[in-house]
Amino acid sequence: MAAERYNHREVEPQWQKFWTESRSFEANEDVSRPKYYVLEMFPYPSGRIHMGHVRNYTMGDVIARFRRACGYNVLHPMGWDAFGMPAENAAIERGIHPKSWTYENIAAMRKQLKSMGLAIDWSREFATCDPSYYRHEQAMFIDFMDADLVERRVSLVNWDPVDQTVLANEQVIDGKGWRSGAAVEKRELAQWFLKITAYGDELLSALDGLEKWPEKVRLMQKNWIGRSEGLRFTFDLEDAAGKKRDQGLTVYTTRHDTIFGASFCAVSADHPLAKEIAESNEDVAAFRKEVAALGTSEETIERAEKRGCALGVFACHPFNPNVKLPVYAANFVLMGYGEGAIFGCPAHDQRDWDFATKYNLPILPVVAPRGIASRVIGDAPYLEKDSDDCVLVNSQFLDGMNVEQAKAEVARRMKDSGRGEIRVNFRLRDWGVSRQRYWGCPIPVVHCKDCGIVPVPKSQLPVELPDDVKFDKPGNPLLHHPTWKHVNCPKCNEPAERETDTFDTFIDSSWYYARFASPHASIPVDQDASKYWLPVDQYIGGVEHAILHLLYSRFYARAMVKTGHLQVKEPFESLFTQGMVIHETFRTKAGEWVLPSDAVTKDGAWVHGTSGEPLELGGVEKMSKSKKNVVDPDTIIASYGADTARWFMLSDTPPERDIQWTEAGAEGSWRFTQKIWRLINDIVAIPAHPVSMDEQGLALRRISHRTVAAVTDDLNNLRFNRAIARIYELANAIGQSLQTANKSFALNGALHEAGSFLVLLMAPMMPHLAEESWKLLGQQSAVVDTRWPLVDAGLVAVDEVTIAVQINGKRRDELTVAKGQDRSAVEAAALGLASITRLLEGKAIKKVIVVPDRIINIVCEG
RNA sequence: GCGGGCGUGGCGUAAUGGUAGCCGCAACGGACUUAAAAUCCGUUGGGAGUAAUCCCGUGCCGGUUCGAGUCCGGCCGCCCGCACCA
Repeated sequence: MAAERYNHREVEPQWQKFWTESRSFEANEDVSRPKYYVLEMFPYPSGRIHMGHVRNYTMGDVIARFRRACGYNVLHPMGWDAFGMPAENAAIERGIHPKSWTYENIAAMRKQLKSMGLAIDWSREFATCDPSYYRHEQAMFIDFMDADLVERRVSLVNWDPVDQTVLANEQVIDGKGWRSGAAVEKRELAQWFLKITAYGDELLSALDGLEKWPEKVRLMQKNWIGRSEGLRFTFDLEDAAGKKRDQGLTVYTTRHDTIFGASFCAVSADHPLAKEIAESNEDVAAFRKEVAALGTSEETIERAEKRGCALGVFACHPFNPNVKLPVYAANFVLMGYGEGAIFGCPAHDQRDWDFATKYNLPILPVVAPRGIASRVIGDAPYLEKDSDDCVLVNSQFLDGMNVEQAKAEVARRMKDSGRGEIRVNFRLRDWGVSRQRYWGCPIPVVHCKDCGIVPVPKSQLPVELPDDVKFDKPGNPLLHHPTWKHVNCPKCNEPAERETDTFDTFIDSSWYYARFASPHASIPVDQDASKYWLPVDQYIGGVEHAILHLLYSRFYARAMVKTGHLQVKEPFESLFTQGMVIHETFRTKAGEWVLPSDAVTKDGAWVHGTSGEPLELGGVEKMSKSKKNVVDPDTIIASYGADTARWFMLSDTPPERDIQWTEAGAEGSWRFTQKIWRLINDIVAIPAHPVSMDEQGLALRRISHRTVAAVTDDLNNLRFNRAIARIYELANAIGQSLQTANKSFALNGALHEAGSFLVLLMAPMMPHLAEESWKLLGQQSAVVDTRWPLVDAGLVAVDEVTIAVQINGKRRDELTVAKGQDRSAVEAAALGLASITRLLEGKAIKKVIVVPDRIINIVCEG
């Protein structure tokens, strides 16, 4: 009886070897079976996996193994999002080549992932920095150019003058480069763009079809795309002397109903008009410089006070020739949105109000609540517009209309006069994909002084990164390389230069899921393979990718469809965003973070284990090196085993929520693995009688079959924590039954059945322990090749129900009746209960609510 | 400012509008043991009572309903996303 302890250190590697040697998880197209493609967001090869990876890949693995057991042909691949800045930083800081740094990290992390026992088809593995991957990215970019999906244009960027590189907005901190600390400048650079805005409407409307995406993510994308319908129109411009200028001023507005309340116009400091005037006007030039110094970070713009600088020109009101609106350059107008120019209506817009107040401009109300004709504007703008209860005032032909009517009338007149038209605008910007970096996919074009921009012929792809690069000076090593960029023009064969920018790494991750369908194909995506495997049935990853990665991927799929590389427009049928792994933090009174393992309790207070210094709780935070609350998966897998780590990650907390790592919880999971091992050993020790029915055996069989039904339902809906609670219940029931084993043949049979169900149900979560237990139960085949247990509907069905008996909504007693018992019989039984008759004594029953098989509520007076 | 989410025992959590707290952690009591570990059994929302039982209880206030943790309205608190978007 006394079984040896389950030894994960021996067992886990053995089964991992078995799965590898049996090629258990290698997927092949098989039209006779339904396919299921489960994918977790692939990792960046930072060097070591962290607990977040463990959680993410465990969830995907449970789905993969569960679906496989249910008969699906499962594709579950893994790869590496391997380009990016950390590799270059390692090169700069430690003199390691980005390539060797990356591939060494991949090797280390692959080993760690394999120790988790994941059901992954490793034969499909690739890294985005493999030339065999990025050559196809380059080929598709050339196809995108041909399909008019690409544009090269000058754009404003954050430029770090010390590192000589472009910085992303999040790398600009308080106007300074995050690495160099140098004041960041705004600079105009020619950049490559993918025309994602051309798909703005479609990316927005198709969100409605993504029914298996979290509502939250769809909303975030919707807001990000930011569609608005407004009016674009042009003012005539005059100089101070009243002389008409050649060029008018085109503005965009969603409040054209308020045109008669306009008291000024404002343009961005980067607007062509501001630039032109700055050439002859020192004040404007100084203002432009000042605004530029602030950088493009949204945050800095927001904090700044609303300020402007008069340009000395005036806009003529389109319906009121006598009204001339002064035009300003203003710091709150963004060049990137609409036309980079607005008209200001201070009475009905907060920003315009602030601006008009500062510069003493007129504030004329033009929208007022219905019935209040002479409304006086107080000390704030009146922002109502969605209600029918307000009307236009002080607005000539618009007076008395509601907002919608006025908008329509203004738009009609503007259109008739050729001055403007209704226009849809997006907050979404085109996707700038140029990066002045080495460790990325080279952009496959050549700049020729005669032919202009010439794509590299596909026969010459890939354009490979040179290995012999130096990181000894700032800027892009590709630019400094002595020979790499010098090539002959593919068109005229004269000396020309390669593009030295590389792609944004979000391009790499925008199509990797499709490459997994045919990772060795000589074209980007094999059509038969992608037709079979795509779309991804279940995609899992962190919510931090809700916008950029997921939106880019949706756009990229459409671009691939347009260029004939793909058939599906939506890559991810179902999306799940899992929560983070968090852990307690500790710090000293001085505020220094302390390892949780160094914190001990002494007399009810936390102190440092060795120094005895008092500590305080720093809160439960996302694991991070700086807060010293990281738990290393290697350590956990070595001491408890992969199965325990996986089990913990799925237990207790719903998968979309943050899960707190605790030592006690991990030990609890570990104890449960040992408990299962004991239970299976105990079951093996009793005779395996065939299942038959007596009262005890039947009771256990009901629990077993109901557990299978419940766990199946939970796993189908990714409710891992509930599935685990049900499995605990089954294990507890088996433990109970074992105490009376050998007294009943039927119970012995039921125990063997329950044991095999227990093993199969836990197998997706704890695959090694499941295989070892399965073998112990005397099974010939492996769990991985065994079908999910079938339930006996008769055992799942309930034939008796216990229903609550309420009086006036308060539970007073309960009643066990046959399922489906008719109302009158239930009512009679309830009214016959001694406790109920006592409570009802002397009271008149008003009515009795009977919900069959659920509840009975007796409503009486008093 | 705009949009979204969440508030349930000591803790993580569970509950198609139908008996609130399944399951786990922690704690306490007991069995086994020379002892410990491990394991097994039991108790554990608050209050009253010897007990049977009864009362209260899902952030706060109100509403809908025979019945509300769940639906609706208004607050309070926490979290997340976007943000001078015209």
